[in-house]
Amino acid sequence: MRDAKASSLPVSDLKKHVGFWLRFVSNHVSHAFARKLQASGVTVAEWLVMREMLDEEETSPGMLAERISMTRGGVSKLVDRLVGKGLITRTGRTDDRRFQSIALTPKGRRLVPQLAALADQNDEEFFSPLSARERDALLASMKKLVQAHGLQTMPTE
Amino acid sequence: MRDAKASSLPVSDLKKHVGFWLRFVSNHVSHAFARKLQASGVTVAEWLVMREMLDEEETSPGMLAERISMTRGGVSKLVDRLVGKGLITRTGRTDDRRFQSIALTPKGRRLVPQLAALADQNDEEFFSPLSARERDALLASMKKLVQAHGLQTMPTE
DNA sequence: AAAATTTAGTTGATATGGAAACTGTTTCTA
DNA sequence: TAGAAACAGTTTCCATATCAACTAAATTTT
Repeated sequence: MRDAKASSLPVSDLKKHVGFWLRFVSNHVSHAFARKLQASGVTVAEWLVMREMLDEEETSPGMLAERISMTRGGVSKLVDRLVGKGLITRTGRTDDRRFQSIALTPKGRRLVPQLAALADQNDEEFFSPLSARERDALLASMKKLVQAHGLQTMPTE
Repeated sequence: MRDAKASSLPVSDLKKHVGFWLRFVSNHVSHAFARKLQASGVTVAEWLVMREMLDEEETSPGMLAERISMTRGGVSKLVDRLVGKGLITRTGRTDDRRFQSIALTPKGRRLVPQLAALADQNDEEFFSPLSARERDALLASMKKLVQAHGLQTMPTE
């Protein structure tokens, strides 16, 4: 009466799930990166916005939301924070007054490459145990899944 | 003056990062699972606890925290919620009164296999675009990373 | 052109989880 | 054995994100 596993139902092991391992590893990568970012006072979500903006020079909150897969409400607050930190500017647009124009400040623009270096370093550090071949296979699998499920990453490419 | 990319610094593309794709895919898997769980009124974190307890029959919050990689504070609240939903019980232990004994209620125990089926289905659905070979490689890579970085998953195995 | 709809963004309520301070219990140690 | 240290769990504060209701502006209908 003391032993577990009384249930005779076949409940498969969590660790059989690919998703389980994926999330586990992914969380660790993100945390490691968050730690690296900490000194800069920028969060991972904030970094994503800044990185996105480096390519665009000028965007809207709505675009950003789509790009980084967040809700508009979330981005609204994210933008607040970044403006508060003096890393981006938010100005109304005159042609369509519903829109806002978001742009990196010089300070923000200067910061991006530094954070990018941290991102590179983090990725390199974390995945270095894998051979180039393994990394390629991993990337290929991820992209295959994205494509197969029609998950939209970013418009670019 | 209007064109972007004024910065001549080599800021590598986000999409070059393995971690980027991993997180992107992983988030989608989790969201898909969360959606499937929704009808049951159980969250992903709650499911993890319940799944963990099926094997153990009786645990403590502290153990759970370690197993599912959450802080003790977080688990404390998680346990509150599960107790509130009538899925687990929390009783003081007499031998060492610092500890608590957590166990599934009959209702909880009945629910686990159903949620396990959803979990299986979710994993299968999501990763079915990959061949068995690709899935194996993916799993192997994840485990290799876990091992290489000494990330501790669960004591089991 | 007036009314209805759509769209961009904000805001407030809600949920979740980490960090750190705190309570109570047990164990160590001097 | 009294005091200190360690330990399990809770609680408070904080940060973050979603959702849904809301405002304002533009576009579409009729």
